[in-house]
Amino acid sequence: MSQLRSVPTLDDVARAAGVSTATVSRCLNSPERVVEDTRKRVMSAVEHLGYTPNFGARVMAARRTFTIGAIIPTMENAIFARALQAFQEELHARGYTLLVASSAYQPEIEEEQIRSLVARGADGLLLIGHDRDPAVYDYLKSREIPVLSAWVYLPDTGQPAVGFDNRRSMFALAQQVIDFGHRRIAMISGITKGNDRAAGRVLGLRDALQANGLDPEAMPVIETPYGVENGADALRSLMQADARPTVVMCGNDVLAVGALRGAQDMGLSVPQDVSVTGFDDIELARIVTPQITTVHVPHREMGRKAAIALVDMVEKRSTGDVVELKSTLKIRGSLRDLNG
Amino acid sequence: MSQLRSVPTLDDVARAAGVSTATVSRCLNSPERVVEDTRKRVMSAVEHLGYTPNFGARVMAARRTFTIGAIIPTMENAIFARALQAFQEELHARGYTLLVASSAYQPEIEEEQIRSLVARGADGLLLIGHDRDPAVYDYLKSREIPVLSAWVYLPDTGQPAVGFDNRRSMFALAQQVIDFGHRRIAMISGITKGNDRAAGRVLGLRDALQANGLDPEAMPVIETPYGVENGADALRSLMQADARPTVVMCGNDVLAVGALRGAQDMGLSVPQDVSVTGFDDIELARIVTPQITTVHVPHREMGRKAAIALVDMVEKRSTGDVVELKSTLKIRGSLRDLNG
DNA sequence: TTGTAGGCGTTATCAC
DNA sequence: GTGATAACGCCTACAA
Repeated sequence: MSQLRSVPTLDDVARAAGVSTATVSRCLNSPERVVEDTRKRVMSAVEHLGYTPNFGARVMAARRTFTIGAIIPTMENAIFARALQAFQEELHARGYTLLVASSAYQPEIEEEQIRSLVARGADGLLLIGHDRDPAVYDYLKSREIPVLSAWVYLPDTGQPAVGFDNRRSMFALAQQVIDFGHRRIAMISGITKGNDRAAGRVLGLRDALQANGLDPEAMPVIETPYGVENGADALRSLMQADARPTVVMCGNDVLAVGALRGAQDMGLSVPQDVSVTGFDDIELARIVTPQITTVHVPHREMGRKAAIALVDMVEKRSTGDVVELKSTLKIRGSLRDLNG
Repeated sequence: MSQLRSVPTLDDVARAAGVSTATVSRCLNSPERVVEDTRKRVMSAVEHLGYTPNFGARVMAARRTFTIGAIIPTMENAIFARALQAFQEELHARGYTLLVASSAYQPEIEEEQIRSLVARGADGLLLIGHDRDPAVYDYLKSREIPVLSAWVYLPDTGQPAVGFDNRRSMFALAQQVIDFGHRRIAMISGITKGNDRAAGRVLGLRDALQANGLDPEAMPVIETPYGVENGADALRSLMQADARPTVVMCGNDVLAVGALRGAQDMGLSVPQDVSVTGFDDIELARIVTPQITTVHVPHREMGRKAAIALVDMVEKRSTGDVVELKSTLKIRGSLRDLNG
């Protein structure tokens, strides 16, 4: 009776097929090592009993979980959601399952999540950016757990990564802004502490100012957590300065949408009174009016390539490369050409 | 040598603390059953060796994984991301880890994901809606895996759920629209097959027409996958009809934003030429101009309560209740009051 | 090609 | 309060 209700094991299948457990195991894991005839018999027993390998036992015996952990700052930003979706799809195609956690942009939470995923036997880890306590990397190395960073391309670090150059991308956008005749430039950045993507974008903008004979130190920068409201608030305070900027460049599209809204709330029109730029090219950027000039980042491709690279590392086909993806400028209505 | 590099086990801790493995295990799992003195000794050995329990072994011995699986249609819609975030936070607080998968709104993919999560030993499952092959529920019941549905409140099904009444919510919004004097009403719905939330919203609108002496059958309805572009396309085709609707009610905010954009692309102004309504109340709804009239759904609360309810089921403190959350109307600029 | 048997690291049930 | 010890279900040399 109770036998009927309980979940079948390898033993049950073996008995039903009249073979040993080893043969059943082989049928499932390396079918080519079993002759067709017995394999058929075994498989039909598997089918009939509805057998599924016990996860814990498999993990323990094989010493791997076929699980990949990913820790992202937040699920609430579409860019991470989109990349993660592609990451998951690609993992799935390769027989891995995704374990996600979010850190809310807080290093301590991220460390806790890392330990938690490792404790759960993650075979590899995807993290965002490089900027974290080196002890974390030591810990992961001692556990021999491959780590891959996404969202960054900083080859000097030597850490495996699939990403783009935040600094150079922002430089390119800023150069375009300057070419359009803007000189009074302000920035609304995300919090840069512990966030090398945000920091890189600020540096890229400063680089561009410097390269064009403008004073990087003179540029007003407001750092604020990503969020529409925060962008609106920041814009308001920037526009209350004596010398109003002609353009406000934002660390991401969410801030930019907020800035746009903030401007409109003040009765300013974009881009006549002030231009606004973003970063990421989320759907939102094309939905608002005017559409936002931004840097397009290939999020899905990044997710997909990260999955491929990380699985290669886990399966020891690679020790971790540094892959660069290209970002592209999207010049849209929110940026005014002052020459035109 | 190799001993140094390898991950410490219970045995190592036991030896270091001069106790048995059973005592170490107890210290970790039910510390109150161990006297303070030895507990201290054990804990410091744990600390010192950097011991973490082996997940597979623990799962196998305890016969549970402390893992909850969730299958959502897509991570790319902010509503699921937000609810999932809250769900995860609450699970984490209760010592559970979240395993997520997405189905892309396709029943076959969902079934595959369900089996995959079960195979990985999920202690419980969160699904969206009730509408799926009964065989799925039989399967889960035979495995004794608790399932909770979110996003729906349909007490007649008897299935455990934490959600809201999609039909009644849409009815309320439609009543308001009718009270505002609208009579020529059209709808842009998500695909209703296999999606009881979308289907419920269509029914709610039809109910309202009926209740107000209008003909539900006469209402134009376009079904299309959720997406901004699809919303825009659908609006265009609705507005090409002989008798243009005065209001287009959409199955969610993403479609509504698309409809808004579609109208604007046609040179129509909202709400002067046509009103638009949405559903969900995502951030987007307040960012576009005009802001979208919609139904606010407490996504975070739903995620949190679902976590609490599901853990209670897993830990056998409950057999699964049906919890209703309240939605509220948000009347904003995209809906014109024709009486005014 | 197939079977035997040891081991994986915990938890939990007994005695002590 | 603590210590042996038997599962837990699978994988994988090694043997046949």
